[in-house]
Formats: sequence, C-alpha cells, structure tokens
Amino acid sequence: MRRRKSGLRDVAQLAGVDVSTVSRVLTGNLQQRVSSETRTRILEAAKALDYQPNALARGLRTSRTATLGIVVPQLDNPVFSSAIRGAELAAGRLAYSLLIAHRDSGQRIGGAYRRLAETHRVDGLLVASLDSDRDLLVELRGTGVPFVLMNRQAAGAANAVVLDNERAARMAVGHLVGLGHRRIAHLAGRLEGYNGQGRLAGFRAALAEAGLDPQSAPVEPAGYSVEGGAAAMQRLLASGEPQPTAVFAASLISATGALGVLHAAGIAVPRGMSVVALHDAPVASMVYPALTTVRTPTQEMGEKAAEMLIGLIRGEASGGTIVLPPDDLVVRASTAPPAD
Amino acid sequence: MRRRKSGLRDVAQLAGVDVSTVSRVLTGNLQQRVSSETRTRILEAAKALDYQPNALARGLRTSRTATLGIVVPQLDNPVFSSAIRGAELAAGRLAYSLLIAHRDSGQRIGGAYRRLAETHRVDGLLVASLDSDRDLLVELRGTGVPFVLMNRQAAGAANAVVLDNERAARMAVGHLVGLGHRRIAHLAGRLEGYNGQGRLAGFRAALAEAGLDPQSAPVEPAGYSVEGGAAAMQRLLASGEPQPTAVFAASLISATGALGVLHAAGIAVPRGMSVVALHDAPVASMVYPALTTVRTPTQEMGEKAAEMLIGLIRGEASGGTIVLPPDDLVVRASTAPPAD
DNA sequence: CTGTTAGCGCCTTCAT
DNA sequence: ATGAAGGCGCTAACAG
Repeated sequence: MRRRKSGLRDVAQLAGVDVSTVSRVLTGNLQQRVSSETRTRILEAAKALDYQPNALARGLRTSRTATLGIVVPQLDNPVFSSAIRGAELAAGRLAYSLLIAHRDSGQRIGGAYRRLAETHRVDGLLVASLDSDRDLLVELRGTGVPFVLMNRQAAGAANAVVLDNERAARMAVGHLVGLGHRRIAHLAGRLEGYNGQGRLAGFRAALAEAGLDPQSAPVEPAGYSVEGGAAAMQRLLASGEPQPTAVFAASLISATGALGVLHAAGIAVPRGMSVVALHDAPVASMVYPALTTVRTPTQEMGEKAAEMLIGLIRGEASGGTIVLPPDDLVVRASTAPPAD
Repeated sequence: MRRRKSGLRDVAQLAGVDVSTVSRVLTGNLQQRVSSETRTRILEAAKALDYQPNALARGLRTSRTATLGIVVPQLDNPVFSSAIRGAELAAGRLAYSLLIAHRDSGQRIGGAYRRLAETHRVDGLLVASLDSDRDLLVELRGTGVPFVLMNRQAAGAANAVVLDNERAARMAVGHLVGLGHRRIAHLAGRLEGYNGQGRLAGFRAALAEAGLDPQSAPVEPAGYSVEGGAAAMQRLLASGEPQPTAVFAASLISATGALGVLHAAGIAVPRGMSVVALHDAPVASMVYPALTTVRTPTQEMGEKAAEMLIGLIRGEASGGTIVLPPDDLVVRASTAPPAD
C-alpha cells in the first residue's frame, strides 16, 4: 500500500518544470536565480510528494556523503559514550549522520578506518583511539579523508579536541589541599599517554603551589580500568609509611577500583582516606560513598570535534587543537578533611 | 602524493578486459562463467591497485546499502551499549556497517528512523526504543524498510529479540529463596512495559513455587534509573512492617539507587538486606557491596537482532521472535542468608 | 565466456 | 530564469 518513493523527476513533473530547476531550488545553497514564483511552486510540490533526496545518488554525484565515521575503542566507557552523543548532536544539527565502528582489536591497526574511508562511505573520521601514536597516524593519513582526534593529542596531528588535563587535575588536588590534606597520592593514568601525562603534571603543579614536595608524593599508574585502579591502590597501601590521607585518581573508573580495595582493607572513606576523581558520570553517585569528581565536558568534546571535522570537510575551517577547560568540581561524599 | 582512487575501469584496463567482467568477478556471489585464467588476472590487478568498490555507486545501482540503522534511546546504559557492540560485531561479519542515531527526544516520534530510511541510507533498522507501542510501530512501518526490535516485544511486531524475563527473574528470586529468605520484595521495572511485566511475572512465579504468597509480596515500580530505584526503595522502607529481608531489582541501575538509600538508612547489605539485580555490567562490581546479579546476554541480543535483520533484508529469513535465556547467576557480596 | 548497452537519481556546466 | 545533456561508478540484462 505504499507508493513508490518519489524522486526529483516526480517533483519536476508536478511543478511543471525541469528536474534541473528543482535541483537548484532544493539544493538551494547558493541564492540561485529562480523566480520566486516557480520556487514556491516547486517547494509545494516537494512537500506534497514528501520528497526526500536519495543520499546515494547525491553522494555519487557530489562525492560527499554527509556522513562522519566515528571509531571508538569501547562503548561502555562513559567518556566515549558521552562523546559519541555529543558528536551525534552536532552532526545532526549540521545534517550529517554518524557511522560507527569499533576498533577491531586484534586486527591490523586501522582496519576499521580504512574500510569506512576507502569505500567512500564517510567524508571524515572522528577518532578516539588508544593506539600508539605512530601507527595510528600513518593509517589515518592513508585514508585520505580529514580526521579529528578526540580526547587525545598526538605529535604531528593537527586536529584534536582535548581536555585541559592540567587544569582539571589542579582543580581536584586543590580541593584536597583546601580540605587540609598534606599527604596526597596520585592514581595516574597511562604515563605514556597524553592524558596521563597531563594529569600527572597538573597533580605535581598543584602540590608545588601548595608548598608541598611534588617529588615525594606517591604516584601509581592505574590506567583507566577498575582492575588497574584496584591494583594501584593495593600497591599504594603496601608501600610503607606514612600513608597518604587522600588520593587523586586520574579517572572515575580507576577510582571505583580503588574504592573496592579500600573497603576490603577496612579503610573508611572519607574518614580514613579521601578520594577525588576526574570525569563525572552516573557511576559516581552509584558507588559508595558517592565520589567527589571534577566534571569534564565530554559531550562537548564530541560536539566540538564533529563541528571541527565538518568545517574541515567543507573547507571552511582550518583545524587546530581545542583545549576544553573542566566544568567544575562536584563535591559528594568521598572527600573530607583528614582525620589526623 | 596520494594517487587517485582506482575504480573498476582501472582494474579492467590493467587486466585487459571489460569492466563488466571485472564486476562479475569481484561481485562473485554466483559462480559466474569466467575463465579461471582471466579471473586470476583480474584478481591480481585488483589487488595491485588496491581496488575498493565505491559503496555509493554500488548502492545506487543495486538499491542496497549494506548498512543497518540502529536507534537507541541512550548510549550510557550498559544494556544498550552492549547490544550495539553485538550488533556491530554481527554486522561486520556479514559485511554490513552500522549507522547510529539517537531518538531525538522531544521531536516527533520516529524522526530518527525516517531520516535514515527515507534517504536510502539504510537497508533496515535495529530498534531499541522505550516508546509506547502504537506510535512506534506506525512510524516504523512507514519507513518501508524491515526492522527488528531489541530488548522488547510489541504487539503486532513480528520481529524481535528479547530476554526470557520470567526465567531470569526466577533465577534471581530462586537464589534468594535458596538462601532462606521468606520476605522478598520486588523493585519492578515499568509495569506497563514488556520487560517490567515479564520480570514481575517471574518474581511471582518463583515465590509461588517456593510456597510463598505472591500477592502479599511488596512490589514497588522503580523504572530503570538510579533515582527510580532510590525512590522505590524509600517507599519500601517506609511502608510498614514487617520489612523484607531481601529485594530483587528489575535492573542493575535501579539496584544501585536502592543501595544508596540502604546505606543512608543505616541498613547493612547483605546483613540487613540482600539485594540481587538483573543484568550484569562492570558497574556491578564497582558499587559497594558488589552486587549479585543475573547475567543477561545483551551483546548476543544485538548479534541475533542484526543477523535476523540481515536475513530479512536478503529475503533469506522469515523473522519471528527470539527469546534468549539468561546466562547465569553471578554471586557477589550483596546477598547472604537472612539475619533473623 | 566476454563485451555492449542502459540506466540507478542526482548535480552541474553549458546553452538558450 | 530555465531547459538540455552528460556523467559520477557500478551492475545487470542482453548480445555475441
């Protein structure tokens, strides 16, 4: 019972004009010279027929697909899912769609990117990857489409949207210092990575500002997993006296792992140990005690990245690196003045 | 320095044959009559030029895009992100891509679906929605492409992949009963929804089997949010004696909300109250105490749904409803025998 | 077994 | 201000 999908030709016929005129009106980017009379006639016809352009035909002709590819290492990480959401919002506003692909781990690096780009499915790539810089960039360049990195920076990659890690870390550590903590440890991210390094630097800077010795402060790499956070916390507790009274975790996820270890060790939070983490997400209030966090603009990161990419595709923008400041500190139940 | 992308014509030229022959070989679904000599020659040429078919041109010609649209209400929900992951895996195996869209809440229902389907971007739709049945189905039918529902069933929709809610609920409640609990409450899902009803039914069935009275057991609708779970737990605690010794939550997320309320009320888990929830995800071990859950095959749900949809698109399958059994019970720290 | 032909639906010079 | 014509890259009859 459903009629055949109507094309440009049907609209043209109904409006009594040539298809090329219809195309001019409906594409309508330039203020084409078309009598406003026929223009309205065409617009009406298009609406009457509920005309929808065939994206394939248009893409074939213009060699642009109005589609962005997005490649993420994991979907269950709130940082990425939120960035995707942002990218999707921004893309939608600019009439772009999002084609999603996981990094097929185990495959040759970049397989996902290539497939998308080389079959003319996407006009550009949004990349949130954990790969080592060199291989990643080579593959990305090989695709021949513009790309924007999200949540990381890589030497030689011009376009990226990242968090101001240093400032975020200082916000977190500043909170601890303000509460009176003097022995503060850091559950770091990946020390080889962009974010891990920035957060560590911010941690040390904040300590120095407070008149504490950055070099003697314990730092345990924890990565961005629950297990990593747990292991790092364990090492921290095992590593002799005097124990810190507070820890700053580089990520919400690793902080939850640390919380588990503290529970198991019988150390009350925040009485025996204050915990503050970077990134805010629903999980922060699901754990016990609810975690004090620094809210980070992850959704905005996706939005900015998509906007930048579309700008690059359209040749309107020049790329660069956007550094987003952290939103604010969300004080919950996991931080308090030190007991001693 | 990157050479122009090579097309069918380049391959044909290099192999010294006509493009149509190349097409036959490279499409190669049917055992086309082509001399194995020229076939290998073409294959070599294609490899030498690193030929990649232009998906747009192919799609325009065949009116199939090898792309599935997936519409989800939220990305940060582990159930959905895991289902997406599964869909992506299955689609990839069958050479399909995934175009993602959020339900643009606030817009007219189905806007997301329509945009994807009516511009010939997708061959079919994977739908995980929370909308009321009627509107959803009307919109979906209007798109003219086949669709498969994930994690829900709707009257009149032939194709769906769902969880065996009743069995999952019985698994959870059976665990509680086995521990010796007699006063068991249910933090239900949405009682109007498919999943909520199934889980409630399973809850009551399990009680009846254990010789307990299903009708007198407290049931509080909690939805699938942290806040809903907290509010429901609060109502439960306020609703007079005798209090239950255990609760079965219809979802992991609402269970975390309930945990928070129990902490605040000074009720120890599991000593004062056992908690078991449906769905397993990393969050289950992030909360304190780590939640005992029933693991559900959410990723498989996505896989099955994608496989079914592709079967429908290819005209090879006939659809239907697949009911997936729960995986198993994961006993963590939130359940124990009742104290009294 | 292989080449020829004819579009898929659209955009875009080039005329008029 | 509008129409005519060509072709994006590919596949699918139909010839040979």
